[in-house]
Amino acid sequence: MKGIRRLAQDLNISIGTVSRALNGRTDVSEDTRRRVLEAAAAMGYVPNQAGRSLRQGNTNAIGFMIELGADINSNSDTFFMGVFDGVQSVLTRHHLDLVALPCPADEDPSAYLQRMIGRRLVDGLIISATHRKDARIDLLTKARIPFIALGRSMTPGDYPWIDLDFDGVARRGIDRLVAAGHSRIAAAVPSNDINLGFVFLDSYKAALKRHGLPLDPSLIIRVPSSEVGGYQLGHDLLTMKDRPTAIILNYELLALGLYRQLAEAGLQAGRDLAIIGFRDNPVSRFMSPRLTCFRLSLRDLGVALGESLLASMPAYADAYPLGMVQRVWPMELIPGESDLV
Amino acid sequence: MKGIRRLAQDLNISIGTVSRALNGRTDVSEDTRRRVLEAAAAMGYVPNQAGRSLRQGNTNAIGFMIELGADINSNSDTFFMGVFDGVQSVLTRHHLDLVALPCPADEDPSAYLQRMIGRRLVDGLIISATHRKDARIDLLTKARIPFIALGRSMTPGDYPWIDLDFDGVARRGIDRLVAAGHSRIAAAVPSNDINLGFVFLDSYKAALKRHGLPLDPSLIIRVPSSEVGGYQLGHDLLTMKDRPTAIILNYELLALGLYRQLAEAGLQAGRDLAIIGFRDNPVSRFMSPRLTCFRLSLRDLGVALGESLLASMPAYADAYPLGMVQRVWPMELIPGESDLV
DNA sequence: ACAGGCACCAAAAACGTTTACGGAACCGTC
DNA sequence: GACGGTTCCGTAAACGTTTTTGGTGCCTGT
Repeated sequence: MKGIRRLAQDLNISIGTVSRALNGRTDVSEDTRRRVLEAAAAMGYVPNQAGRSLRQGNTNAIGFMIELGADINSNSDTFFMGVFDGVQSVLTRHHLDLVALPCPADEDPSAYLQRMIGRRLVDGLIISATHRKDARIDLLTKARIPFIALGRSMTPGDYPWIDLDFDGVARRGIDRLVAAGHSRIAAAVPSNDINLGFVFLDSYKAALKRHGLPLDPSLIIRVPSSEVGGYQLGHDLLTMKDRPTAIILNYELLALGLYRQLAEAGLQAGRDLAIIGFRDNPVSRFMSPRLTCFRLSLRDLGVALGESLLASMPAYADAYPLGMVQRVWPMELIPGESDLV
Repeated sequence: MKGIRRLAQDLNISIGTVSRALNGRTDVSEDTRRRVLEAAAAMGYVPNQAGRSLRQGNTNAIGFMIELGADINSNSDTFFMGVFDGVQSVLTRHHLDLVALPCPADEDPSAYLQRMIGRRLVDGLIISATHRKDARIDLLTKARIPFIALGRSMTPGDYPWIDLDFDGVARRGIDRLVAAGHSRIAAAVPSNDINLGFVFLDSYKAALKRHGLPLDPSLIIRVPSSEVGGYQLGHDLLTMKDRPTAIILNYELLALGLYRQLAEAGLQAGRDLAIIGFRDNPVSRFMSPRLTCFRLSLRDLGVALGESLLASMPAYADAYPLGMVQRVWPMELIPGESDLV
């Protein structure tokens, strides 16, 4: 005899009553509820999730899909740890658990997601590293699984998303560099079709136009989102015949490789090349010269993701009357020394 | 009508037969099996995990618990992503899925684990950031949940673990520094009771004794495992009256803060202070001067964790006849420029 | 023609919960 | 004292699978 049956037997009570007592129903006397709770705690009883799920048709868990294959992910898990924490803090208020679903590097993300959806092991999903055309979005809407995307996408249809302010990063970065007198400003964009690259690039182009600067395609440099990509970027920059005087990056670890490449050529950020990096993190905070970059609170972002997801789930929507969240997440510029001329 | 029932109805066949066909049982004709598989693929049928779990008593999922509260985790760039990938590659061979379970920073890890165990949402577990006395180990053995610890512990009892070679790191680090002529060698150890700190410290002491060097307690510096801890460490070092000439670190991001602190004092690693760092990673690889540190393959470590865990699960043990794995994971020294005198 | 074996499949039980339903006991009211 | 209402609890069905059991039809060998 196991589980709730055991508990009921010990207390000489029916399993239905035990269940009601544990789930906070009203039609159970305070006395028996107390006895049930005590006995449950004593024997360390936790309801079997499979039984619950089967009956209730939900799982009380939210999934956070991360793609191990995407270089932008596999290179920085300081990012997700912070976000997880924020999401968790929201979910636990509703007795929901967070499970991270790491999609294997060698598996197609959509296929992986479909498996997870089919298995029904989560009630809702957060997806990240959204691509310009992302099949996962169709999948989720068709399956009617509540979800929110970290990163918007060009995939048609209305769905909730929160995206870092890549537009603002590019715009304010260019403004700042132009104000400092730069006119040949390069941009590093990711070499894959992750959507943030397009947003960033569009904003870069618009900013140049606004300042009356010509658009030189050779200044748009595509590199993998990794520290090695930054190193390669440095090489590309140094071997150009008409070298730019400034560059803005859109991934946090690019600066690392770029600094190194410059150092090897006897050059230095902020003196020989103005650099505006991307996300403030432990690394950029301790680089010399200090990287000018943008800050956001990972935990707050996680909280927003959690709340926005719950807002789209009927069972929790009344606690979060946010509607369909489509929100650009602001980032604050942290001046460093890397963009001084 | 949903799920397997729907499928059976469409095919004019009993649900039992459908189930057997899908699960590769022999007592079903090749013809019907083909029809079932086709129909299943056509309607995108995936068995409901709750139903399966309830019936079979397992979940076909393995959990990987990470503590968001532990600084060593929330800071650890790239570590888990790499390990996840390795674990996944093993698990998918057996149609198992990996779910990462992030324990909220403000929740007790044991309580969190107990909830997860009770819910029975995974068949086996990998725990990390093992503490010197870790209640989770008792919990898991009592509940008879197969598990493996990333990091050994002083908790009594026999259980599988894989631990990075902190002993070897300290030993070889000291040997190298002594060979280079150093005699006042400091060690940075974590300020919490995570077990690796004790292993590291013991090995440090033993190595000093072996070389006939005195043990100066003031050279054992306890700092949080973070880049900020490294900065603080640098401060502690610089304000000592009898400053050591070398130091070995046992967390990868410590070097970052330490470099910064040195730079601010006009000092440099490898010239004014010999530094041997810990784990080779994108950051240390691109620091200037290049950090002398130790390399391991995260993916291989993940593979080993996955295989060793399966070896302890009756259903999979025959594929991995490893017995109870208790293994020190070797790390290879990568010479850099930070420990030149 | 018949026993026995084989290949295939239908039926039903079981897993651990939640919850709709109904019933027993008690209370107060006319 | 009958009756409606309330409070509490037991009973049983239901969720979607897997697996056991048993049965049907066919083949084979005598």
